[in-house]
This record gives sequence, C-alpha cells and structure tokens, in this order.
Amino acid sequence: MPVEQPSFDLGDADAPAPHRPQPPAPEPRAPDAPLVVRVRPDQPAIARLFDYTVPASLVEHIRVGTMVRIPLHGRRVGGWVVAVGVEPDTGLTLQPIAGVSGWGPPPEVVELADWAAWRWAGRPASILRTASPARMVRAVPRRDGAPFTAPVAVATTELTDLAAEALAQSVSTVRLPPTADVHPLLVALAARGPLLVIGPSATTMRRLALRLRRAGVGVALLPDEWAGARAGAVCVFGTRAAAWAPIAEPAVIVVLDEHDEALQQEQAPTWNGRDVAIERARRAGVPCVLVSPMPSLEAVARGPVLVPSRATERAGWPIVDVVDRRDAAPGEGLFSDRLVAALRREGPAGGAGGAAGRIVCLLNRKGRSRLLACAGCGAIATCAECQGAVVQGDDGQLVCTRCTATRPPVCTGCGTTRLRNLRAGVSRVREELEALAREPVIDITAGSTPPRADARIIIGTEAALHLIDDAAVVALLDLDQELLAPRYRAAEETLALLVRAARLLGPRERGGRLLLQTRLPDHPVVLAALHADPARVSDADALRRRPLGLPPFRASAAVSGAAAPAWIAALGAPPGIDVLGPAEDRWLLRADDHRLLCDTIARVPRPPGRLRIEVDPMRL
DNA sequence: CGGACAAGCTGA
DNA sequence: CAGCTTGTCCGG
Repeated sequence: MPVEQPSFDLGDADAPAPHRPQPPAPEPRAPDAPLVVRVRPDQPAIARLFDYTVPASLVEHIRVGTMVRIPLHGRRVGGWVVAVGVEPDTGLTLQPIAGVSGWGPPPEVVELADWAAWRWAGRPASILRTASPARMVRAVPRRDGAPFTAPVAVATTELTDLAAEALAQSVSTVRLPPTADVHPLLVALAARGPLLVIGPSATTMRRLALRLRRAGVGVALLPDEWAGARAGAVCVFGTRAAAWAPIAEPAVIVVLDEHDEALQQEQAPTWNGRDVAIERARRAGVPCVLVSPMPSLEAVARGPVLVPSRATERAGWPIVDVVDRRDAAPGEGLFSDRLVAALRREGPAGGAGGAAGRIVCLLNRKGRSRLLACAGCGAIATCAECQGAVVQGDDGQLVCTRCTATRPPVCTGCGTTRLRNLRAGVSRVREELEALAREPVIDITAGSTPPRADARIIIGTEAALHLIDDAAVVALLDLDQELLAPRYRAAEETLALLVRAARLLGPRERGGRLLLQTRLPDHPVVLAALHADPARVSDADALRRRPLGLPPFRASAAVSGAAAPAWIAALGAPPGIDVLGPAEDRWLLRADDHRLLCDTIARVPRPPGRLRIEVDPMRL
C-alpha cells in the first residue's frame, strides 16, 4: 500500500526559537560547487567519518542528523549526516550520497551521542541507532509555528512549590514518596515549556503522557510518536531511550524514578538515562529535575535533594510490619505467625485494600535456578568434583555451591544438555503456603501471565511485581536474602524493591501493609521503610562506599571478552588508573573521576576480537 | 561490516 | 603452481 510521498515535508522542526538562533548557515560556496556532507556510517565497526557530495535534488532534505544511504567500498550502507557544508580534503574525489532515507535525530542529539560514546566507551553509531526512529520517517507533521500550549495554572500546593525550587536549580532531585502522584508536579513544570520526561516503566510513562494530554497539553509518546516529537512544541514521554528523544528544545528535562536500574542500558555501551539527561540538560542550559522516592547517591552528588513535608512523605509510604525472625530456628524462617495470620485474614490488614485483600508473598531468587534435573534421565545435576548441588549462573555454566567448581551444563549421567529447572524453592513454598492458608495459592515467576483478579494469595519472584498492581499485603518472606546479597548496591536495590511493593499497596490511608520478615530489624533499609525516611539508606551507604572508593565516589569500568587480555596489555599502567583482576576473566579499572577513566580508555587502541567495556558496571 | 588482496597450505 | 583458506587492511 504505497502512499505517495513525492517529497519530504520539512515542516518547521528546525524553525528558529525566539531565544536561540539557528545554527550558522553552511559556509558560502561557489554557486556551482556541490554541497559536501560528513557522514557517520551505521556500522559500529567503522569509527571513521566520510565526506560525500549531495546531488542538488536532495539538498533540501539534508541537515545534521538526516539518515542517508552512502556508497562505501563498493556497497551501500546507511549513515547519519554529522556535518553539512564541510570543506573536504583536497585531492580526493568525493562520491555522491546514494539517497536520503529519512529524518534523524536533531543536531544536539548527534553531538550528545559523541559525548556518550566517550563517557561509556561505546560507538557513536550504536547510540545514534537508539536515537533514531524504529521505522524510517519520511515526513514529520507541520506545526506551522504553533507554540507550545502550557497547561492551565493550578493552585499553589506543596508540589508547585517544589517544582519552583527545582526550576531554580540546574540539577536537583525531588524526593516524592512511592505512591505520590507526580502528575501535578509535571503540570507545574510544564508551565515553563515543553518537557522531556523519561522513566523506567513504559506503562507508567504512557499513563502519565495520556493524562497530560487530557489536560490539554501536546504530548508525544516514544517510541511510537517519534515523528510527532521531532516536529516540536510538544512534551515528550518515554522510557530510557527517550533520553535521546528528537525534541529540539525541551524547557525542562525530567527523570522519574531516577534510582531505578532499568534506566541503565544492559548491553555495552551501558549508558544510564539519568546521566544522559543531566548532560543533555547542561548542554541545553535547561533545568534537569530528577524525581525519586529514594534518591540515588549519584543523584545526591549532582545537586540538592528537595523534600516535601514529613506528613506528605509518611502518607506516601505504607504501614510496615517488621517481623523479627532472629529467634526463629534456621530453615523455618519463611512462615512467621504474623504471616500465617495474614494468610488467614486474621491480621490487621485482613479487610484492607482492594483485590479482596490480596496477599502477595515475594521470595526472590536471583540467578537462573537453585535446583536442576536432567530432562533425559531425571538425575539431579551435581558437582563433578564433590557431588554438591550446582546452580546455573547467568552465563549458563553450572557452579557448585560448595566448592565453586564450574562445568558446562551437561548431564554427567547421560550426556544431554537438556536440564530442567525444578524451581523447587517456589513450588515447595507454594505448597506450604497453601497448607497454612487452607486455600489455593498462585505462583508467579518471569514469563507467567497476570493472575486472575480473584487470586487472593500469590507467591512469586520479583517478576510478580510487574504483573500485579494491587494488594492489601505484600510480604517479603526472606528480606535478608536481598539485604545480604554480595552486591555493592544491595541496600539500594532492596529499598527499590520495597518501593515497588509499596506501589501495590497504595497510600498509607488505604491501610495496606508491607510485611518484612528479617533477622536484621535494625538494618537501614528496614528503618528507612518503617520511618518513610530513605536518607537512612543513602546516608549509611555514603559512609560505607566513600572510603571503599565505590560509585559514585570513584569511577570504574569492567573489561571482559576474548580480546580483553590484549587490551589490558596495551593499556599498561597509566597514572591514576588502578587495574584489578582478572577475576572470572574480567578486569576492573578504577579512577578518581570519569574524565580520567574515559580519556584513558579512549586512548587505548582496540585489538581485534570481542571486547566488552562496561563503564559504571552494576556489579563490581 | 564485508570486499579485496596477500600470504600460507595442499594435492597432483 | 592452481585453487583454496586465513588474515589484514580499509573504505570518501
């Protein structure tokens, strides 16, 4: 169904804004000299830029960011125009570009991609792919200079005051409790002009975008409405990739739930949407407003934390029941009397909340499996050295829990590679809960479908929090497993889990309860939730991390892959860089700041072969 | 990335 | 020594 699209609708996406002049026009050239553009090929392995001429018929479509086809070494590849009207090296015959594919990111984003490639030791092309539309955009809507329509002013509230304070800062964090409604804050910020709003959850971003649209404000929701965002004069909402949104001139950049790890890209380059947003706002000279119920140390290091009243903050955290399990015998810690009472609706929250008093029990299991059986002969997978139980690591290898010996995932009995995850943990707990509750219990793990609305008791892993949005009680059966996890962010990650649990329960006035079973009742995470005071975690973490040189106090990068030994050899021992390892075929670099770390990484040539450099790794 | 070309291996 | 594989280089 080809729609005739004879030429590009240039719209007014690059119309000059009153407070910022157009970028300088291309250098004057002889009337008959062809326009020359510099192009970055869409091939991450090719780091160079190449110059091409532009046929006269295509000149009107060319701007910085435009996606073009170029002949390169006898074939055609895609690329982005990164400069227009350049002076080519003399003595070089330039080829013409082969065509214009469509609209690309605006010039500021093309520059930001270069910065991010430095900051996260990646390739600009891989960033530009993220910044480009999923499908080619042949035309963007015309807005014909229509101005941004700000929302109608709302009465002054605590949130409008916080918004005003945040707008006076270049970077600040507004600490709003887990169940607080951020819509009024966004309305107040949008009085300044079009917002760029990014956050970890697609469903939340969609909901907030539609709500602002209903309030009469122009909104484009990424990734679907890329062209609408490129046209300008609208607020743009999206998940972490929206940090690269094609919005030419946001008045404010907002990052919701800035503490959430989903804002960080998992594959290298491991850019973090919050940090991209902060840099983008700095370059644009506009305020960056971070919002979180539990500001990360990274956010705290960037600017002031603006807090609402104690009453507001307390109202937005749930009632917390700390169940001290220090006197429980080892192994019987999962089912306290308080939990059993809640299961039988005898607890204080028996009639509270929606979903007929739903109870969600969480038992998180990181890693892939605790117990594996062979799909062929049924044997339980054990260690070849000591016959201990093995668990499957994230890389698929079987690791012995006793002697840490590692082997490939192959059955020692019959040689098959098909191993079945028994999930004995959650299954057994489900049966025991059913016996205790005397009614059916549903279990939910990653890949499950959302439970029926009338499922009253649910046991699941963290994945359950994505599939359920309503509960009267959320019980963390083994909080200590989270608190004591061997990750430097364990405390922040656990509090983030409690934040998500709190959102199932709703505001404190709904009476939902967060049940924490723990042998560490005085842990800062427990106290933070109990007192609605997340600073207890960030203060304690800062005290712990600073002397250890952990993020954000020092910068780090993990280097792995087949080419890592050669790269480390080429790195040598530059001043100011600590090189640790290898541990599990991974080296760790540390420096006092990112400038030194990233400059050093950029100077070392990359040997051929697979090399993964993870700047700011999640695990050290 | 992927084509071009050079250097190295093999079999009659 | 042709014919093939493997490796390195480079692109406008």
